[in-house]
Amino acid sequence: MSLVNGKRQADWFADEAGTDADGPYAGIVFNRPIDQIFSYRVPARLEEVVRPGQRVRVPLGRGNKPAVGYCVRIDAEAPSGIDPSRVKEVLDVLDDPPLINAAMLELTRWMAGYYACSWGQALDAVVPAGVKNQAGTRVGTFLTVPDEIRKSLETLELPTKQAEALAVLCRSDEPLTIADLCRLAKCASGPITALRQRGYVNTVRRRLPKDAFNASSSAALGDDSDAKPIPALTVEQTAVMAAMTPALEGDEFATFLIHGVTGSGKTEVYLSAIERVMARGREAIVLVPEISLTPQTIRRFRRRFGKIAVLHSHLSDAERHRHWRSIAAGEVQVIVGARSAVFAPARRLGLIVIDEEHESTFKQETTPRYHARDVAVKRAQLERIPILLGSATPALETWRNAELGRYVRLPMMERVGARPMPKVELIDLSHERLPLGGLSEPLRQAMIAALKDDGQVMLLLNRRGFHTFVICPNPRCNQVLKCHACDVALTYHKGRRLLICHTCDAERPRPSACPNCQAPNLHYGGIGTERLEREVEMAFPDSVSRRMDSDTMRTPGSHEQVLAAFRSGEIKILLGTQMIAKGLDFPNVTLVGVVNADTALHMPDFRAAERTFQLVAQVAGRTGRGDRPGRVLVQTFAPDHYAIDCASRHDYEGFVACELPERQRFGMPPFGRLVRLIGRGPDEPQVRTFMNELLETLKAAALPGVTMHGPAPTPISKIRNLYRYHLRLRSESPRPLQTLLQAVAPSIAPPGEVELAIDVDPVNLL
DNA sequence: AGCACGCCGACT
DNA sequence: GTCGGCGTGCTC
Repeated sequence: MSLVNGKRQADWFADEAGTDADGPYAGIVFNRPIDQIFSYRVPARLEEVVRPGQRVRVPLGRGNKPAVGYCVRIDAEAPSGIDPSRVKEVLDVLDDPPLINAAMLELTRWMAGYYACSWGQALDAVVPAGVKNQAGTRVGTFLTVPDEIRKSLETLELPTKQAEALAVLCRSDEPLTIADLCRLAKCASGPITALRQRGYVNTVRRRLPKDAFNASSSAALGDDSDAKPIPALTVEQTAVMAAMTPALEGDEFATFLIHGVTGSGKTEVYLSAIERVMARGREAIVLVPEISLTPQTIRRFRRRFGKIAVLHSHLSDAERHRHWRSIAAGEVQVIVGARSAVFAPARRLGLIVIDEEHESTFKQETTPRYHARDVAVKRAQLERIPILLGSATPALETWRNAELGRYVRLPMMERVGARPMPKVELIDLSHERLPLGGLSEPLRQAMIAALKDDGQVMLLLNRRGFHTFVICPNPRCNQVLKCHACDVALTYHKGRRLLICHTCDAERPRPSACPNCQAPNLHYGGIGTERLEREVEMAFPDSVSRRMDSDTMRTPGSHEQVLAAFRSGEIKILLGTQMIAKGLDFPNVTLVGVVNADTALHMPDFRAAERTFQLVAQVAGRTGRGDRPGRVLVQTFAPDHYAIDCASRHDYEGFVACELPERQRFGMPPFGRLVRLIGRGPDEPQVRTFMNELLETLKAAALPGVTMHGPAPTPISKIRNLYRYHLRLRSESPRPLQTLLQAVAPSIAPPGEVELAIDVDPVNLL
């Protein structure tokens, strides 16, 4: 609805009757680290307009500088404890209708408390930038005909051109722009100006999508639903659906963990569940890791549901805005997207699905550092709807929640078509010679065999570049070349003849001698995908191979092109980083090789074993999806490590049985909660001093059950010339940590250029 | 986070 | 004598 003079047209006569005794008050929060709700008087002209969930402009501070805030509530009377003489008035309403509904207001308030930020900051993170700046829309002047003129149209005596223009405008069901009317009435703007001056036409200012200004609007949300037969559910899928039915059909909160091995048909279960809630006129949100948001995935949803909204990071502001509005208007029933799609403004949400629930990309690494899975569970709880978490290798937090009965675990242990899980063979690198670099003799032989059999091969190596480090050969120096701005070893990229920092992307030419001691003949070591590619090309000159990592996939669409070429069989050997391992299934892949399974194992992170297990287990599921059996070869220096051993036997529960006691012994998640306080700044002593003071503040507020570690430099102690220290808080349950943070929050102002970040439930400890 | 107020060093 | 350094405290 449009606003006229800040009022709804329907309420045009309301103010004469209004009693303006005290007037309503609006509770406003700001996108600033101020954890308070400010009260502003709502002036009479805005009384019928201001509603919770809108952005408003209000004067703030001594200079009454206009600031944008979010209205979170309307009070009939002045809230107690504020001086009425100091209350200011709301200036302006920015959104009509409101951007945020009641459920999302509640959700963001919870986020603020849980993730230790202000309500305003949480709200600001939920609304996309394109929506805030109304990208893709513009304000235009539109012409309408007043009713009395319309009625007396015949009796008016007007010059021909004006009469013609007026008639055209009367026949249009929509208000027209001046330009449109000129075109339709085949006249210049003169007659129209005359009509306006005579008061025969009115002008209204409206904000509309840009494409509405030139008549033809394109179908925004793709709709290529070519019906494909819906496969009948397997016995196991049927059983899982049956278990979820009461929740899907009643309005109740329930969290289901669909623990299904790769190839067990989890997606089909998601689709069936979505159909159930759609049939009741409800909407569903599907969250997938950004990397899985491929055309292939999207097509699958689109074929089944027709009109869906896809939210991914490459949308323009205008596209995102359009999708958001379309969702809020109830025009789309299925929303598929990455992390931030958890905030999609669905009106009657009926279901949330999170695929690959364990993926760390669901954690946002900027304030507010929320975990989309945990926010989604909270949202489901607030909206009283079911939520489905799907994974072959659930996060241990999720597993534990299932064990404790908070989530319902629904196992799916059979692969569709009764295909066996591929056999995984471990190659102990401590007993192997690696003549060329990355490929052991058994892996090379297996590749020869697979290719000879007309199968395809995937090789996974989680490191970009040619050499992963450069070191000075002089034993007295022996320094690894590091980035100038970061505490990180530089990687040599042979193709570009550059040393590159993978943390800040800084590049520099390779030096001819050690920058520290001038020794010549620097030693290059470690294997990255670039070097593996070279090795494969040399060993298999007759088979087309392709490298896929973020270096080769720079142009948009290249990802899809390579995958299409691999699918068609044109490419025989696909090698690359994580990005080849995610959610893709290629029936003709008969061999998967993990070049180095240990890359994550020795990280200084309590989740190192879990990450290693997940990586190997996921990759192992990528083969044997067609009719032919698959083989998986995993190269490792630690074949006896339980993470690798269990992954090779597809034994999730075995891994859990080894890992959980370790976690319990150290009180790590899922047996305790962590909060990480990260201080960073350009001056190391200043950061260190601040963090030490912060520790004292925390100790002074001491809470039973909260233990503190540090402060200590973070494992990567410097990034982009900012020194980093962290302090870790641990507790059995989240509550004491929340209380502690809230208690000390007012008294921790970092000095000068130091910044403090609070990471609740950290996933990344670097 | 901004932004104003406030109390101490090197300049016309 | 002043311009300005950024420490401290507030924002309905």
